[in-house]
Amino acid sequence: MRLSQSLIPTLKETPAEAQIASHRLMLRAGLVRQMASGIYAWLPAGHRVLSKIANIVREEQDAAGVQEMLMPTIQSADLWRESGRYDAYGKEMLRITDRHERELLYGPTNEEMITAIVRDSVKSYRELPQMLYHIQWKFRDEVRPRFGVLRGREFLMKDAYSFDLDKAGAVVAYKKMMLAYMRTFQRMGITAIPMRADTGQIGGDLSHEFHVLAPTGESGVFYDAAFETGDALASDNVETFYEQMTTIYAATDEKHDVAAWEKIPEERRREGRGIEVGQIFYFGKKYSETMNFGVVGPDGNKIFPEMGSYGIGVSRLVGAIIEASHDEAGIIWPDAVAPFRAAILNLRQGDATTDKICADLHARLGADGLYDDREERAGQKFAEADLMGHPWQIIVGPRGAANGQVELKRRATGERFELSVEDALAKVLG
RNA sequence: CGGGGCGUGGCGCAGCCUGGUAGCGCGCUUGUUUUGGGUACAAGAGGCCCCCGGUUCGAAUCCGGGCGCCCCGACCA
Repeated sequence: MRLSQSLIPTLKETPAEAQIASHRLMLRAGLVRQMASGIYAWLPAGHRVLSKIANIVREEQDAAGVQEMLMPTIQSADLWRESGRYDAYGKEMLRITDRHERELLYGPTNEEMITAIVRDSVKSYRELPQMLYHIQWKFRDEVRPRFGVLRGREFLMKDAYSFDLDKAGAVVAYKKMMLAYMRTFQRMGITAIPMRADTGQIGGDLSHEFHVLAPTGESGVFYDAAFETGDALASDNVETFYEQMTTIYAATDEKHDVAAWEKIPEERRREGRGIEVGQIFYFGKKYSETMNFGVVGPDGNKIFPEMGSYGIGVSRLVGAIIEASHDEAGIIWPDAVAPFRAAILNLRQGDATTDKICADLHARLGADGLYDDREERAGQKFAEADLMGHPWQIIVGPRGAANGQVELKRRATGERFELSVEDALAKVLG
């Protein structure tokens, strides 16, 4: 993409409404614009990040055997009356009336809807288990939206639902999801720690929240340093991995167990702040029973399926990743979620040699490259590239270009290399 | 929902107390400059001063009401 032809409106100064780092940087790097309190438009670069994150989530859900589908954002109030949550949910739910005075709502979550869908089609125990997910916009009318996309009212979420014949099956689904989540976050270049959690609104008795460590996190977290050694991508055994994740102490302040905490050797105790980026629940028959979803069992008796739900805050992750990975100059994108792998900085726009090298790099990098072909001063190009946080910057100036050399800079470390065009490309793409 | 604050060109702000139809920096446009880490020179464009009403000869400024946004607290992916 050519920067001169892109809508990536960077800002030199921070808009007054943005207080925390990720929000400031998302506005300054031209990723989002606020359209109303807690409601954001995703501009081209921000949308690329959002899509990359959603795709990693998608790939890991697919790999775990979860089926993708798509449910609507607007739901019927009647559906929620079946579970009794229409009255229970309170003002967080955005309620809408259509032209026929029918009561609708903008979905804050989808347990009722998925239960109704599966109920309508699944009649026999032979059709279970089922695991389904979608990635869809949700709306929760938060009393106080803040921190940019970290606590928006409208947000993109992956939510998955499992249906099993018995609790043992549901627990298998739960453990599978734990591994899928840890793989997902690891691939995004962040460390998320699963912590024992309250089941809250949704109900149930087994739940973990996944927290990304960041000083600006909303939750206080306590964990054993042994966590830093986990590698979900290298783990192929669900049971072993789950065991490993849940025997090491980790809890949010809500579930903090001081007695257990004090058994951990002092040098391994870690306290900090966390941003919740996902949560998994096992809640049994809560919805299958209230919404009368039963299947015929092998002996002809009715069985109410055991359910679980599993969420990942896709849009929240954009902010969370930035909170966990930035410096004074701007964002430092992990490679897997960066809007562009590399920025190509032409320091002498109009110079035949630099123009040619840049055009060549641009063509070879394709969608992975952002070509800064504007007639700006070099200083501005460098500063904006740092702000936007591309993992690599390929700097093409007339001095090096005369010898076929470019400078390659790694954003995360500040390392610089003088390389040939081919070597630079190999490093960026490799 | 309780407490606090803000709303003035695209962004950041001053002006408001002590009414006289608006100013600064950045950005933007044009020309010059050919530039190696947001820092050159010159000229220029751009404002329903959030909205409605009131006071006044006159309102960005004073008064009333409304809307929007932010921060702290209680609540949540």
